[in-house]
Amino acid sequence: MSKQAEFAVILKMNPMFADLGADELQRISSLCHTQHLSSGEVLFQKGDPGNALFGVRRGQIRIETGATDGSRLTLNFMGPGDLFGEVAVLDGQERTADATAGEASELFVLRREDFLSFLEREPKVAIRIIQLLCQRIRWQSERMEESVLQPLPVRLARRLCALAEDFGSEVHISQEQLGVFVGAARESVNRQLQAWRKDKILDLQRGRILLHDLTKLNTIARNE
Amino acid sequence: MSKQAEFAVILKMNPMFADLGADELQRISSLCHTQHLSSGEVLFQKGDPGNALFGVRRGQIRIETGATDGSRLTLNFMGPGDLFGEVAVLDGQERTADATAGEASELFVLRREDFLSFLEREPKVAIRIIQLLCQRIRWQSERMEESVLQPLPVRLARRLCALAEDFGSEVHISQEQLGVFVGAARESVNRQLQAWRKDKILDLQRGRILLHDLTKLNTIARNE
DNA sequence: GCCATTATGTGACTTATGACACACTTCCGC
DNA sequence: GCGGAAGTGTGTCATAAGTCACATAATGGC
Repeated sequence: MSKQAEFAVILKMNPMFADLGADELQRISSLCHTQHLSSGEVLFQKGDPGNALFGVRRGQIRIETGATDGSRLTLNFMGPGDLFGEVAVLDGQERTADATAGEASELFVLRREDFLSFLEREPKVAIRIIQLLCQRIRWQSERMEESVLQPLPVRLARRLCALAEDFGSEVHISQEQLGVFVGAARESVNRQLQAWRKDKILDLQRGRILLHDLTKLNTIARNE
Repeated sequence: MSKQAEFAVILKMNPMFADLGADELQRISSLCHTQHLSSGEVLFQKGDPGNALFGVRRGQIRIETGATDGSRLTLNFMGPGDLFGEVAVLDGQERTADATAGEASELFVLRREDFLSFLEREPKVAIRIIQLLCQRIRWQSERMEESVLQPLPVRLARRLCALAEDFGSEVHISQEQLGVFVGAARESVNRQLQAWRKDKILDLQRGRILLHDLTKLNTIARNE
């Protein structure tokens, strides 16, 4: 499979591009480049202009942010097949976090200027993108309003299910970071996780959570 | 002032269109129509296709949703100069609430089909719109994450300040509805409002809140 | 291995807010 | 004006979750 075709597949897997036709995807993919990073190399930093979208071909990219006290907080890991910077490539705003290679990595790069001039030549795709962004706005506001007022167990279950989509049943995250994600104190997170451990829904290890019963977790997340 | 110019001013006041140039605004405005509604007339209902954007020229439109128990809940009042349906005009999704005229009204109407074909002819404006949508996505996610985990007084103060922008210092809303807005129990809303009344920040009447000290309310809203 | 560091587990206490109950007031239709 | 409905004010209680304090356990550098 050619690089372009590989990139098209990655785009297709992202909700933002999922509804585009094969033809449109192919033309977008033809704009892409690749970039190699060695382990520890910085891809971009907070405040840099958002001048590209990236897809991970191999390796791992850590998305992290410097806390005020100097410690670093990992927000996300991007592995092969993951896409990030979809919004930045469109609006060119500053990056809101840092990205560094956790290991030697190869990335697909879609540059903002290339993508925008493509959209200018293809207004129908631009309108498609507009509709996708609108969906996202609607989806976001629904989710937020609905999700935020939920009790902690629900928020926690939702976050774990989301993480499971990226990592499978072994989620690699500290309870502290999980707390930041769901907007709760570490201790509260711990207590809830303990309760679930007693129910055999999951197991806990230092820096790791093993999800045994995603079905049950999903039920809690739905809060029916 | 011509109708078109009037509509351009309304668009300009909306963050979604605020950054567009006078030239672009004028061309968009030339697509608009007007529509008259008598008091109580229905503009659209939940589930209708979102086929237009509306600007209020005169009168009042009530945005409301039917609760499960049959009672109606007013989500918002749109007065002269207000714009609604900005997202619907772009993505055409179903309306998520009902809109009825609270009094005899005249509206500016920008039809979806007209706007889309305009964007197709003017890809630069389409890209502009894409960027504005991206801003909105960023803004939304920042706001939400940040706002929702705030304590009730902060959420309440924020909502009151926002309402003050629409209504001035006399906000016409029941404490029950205010509770729905900020995701809190009516009683909790009442107790907080009582406290502020004692501090002379506001005064309470049946179905009405008189804001005396917006400065103080803003300080609370900022939660510094 | 040893120590410093970081992550986790848990108890005790406090606080914000929701839930329920009920009194009182204002409004509106007849 | 009467009566019911809707809105408001307040007390009491239960509970979820934050904070503080400290113990314990794993990890990594030397």
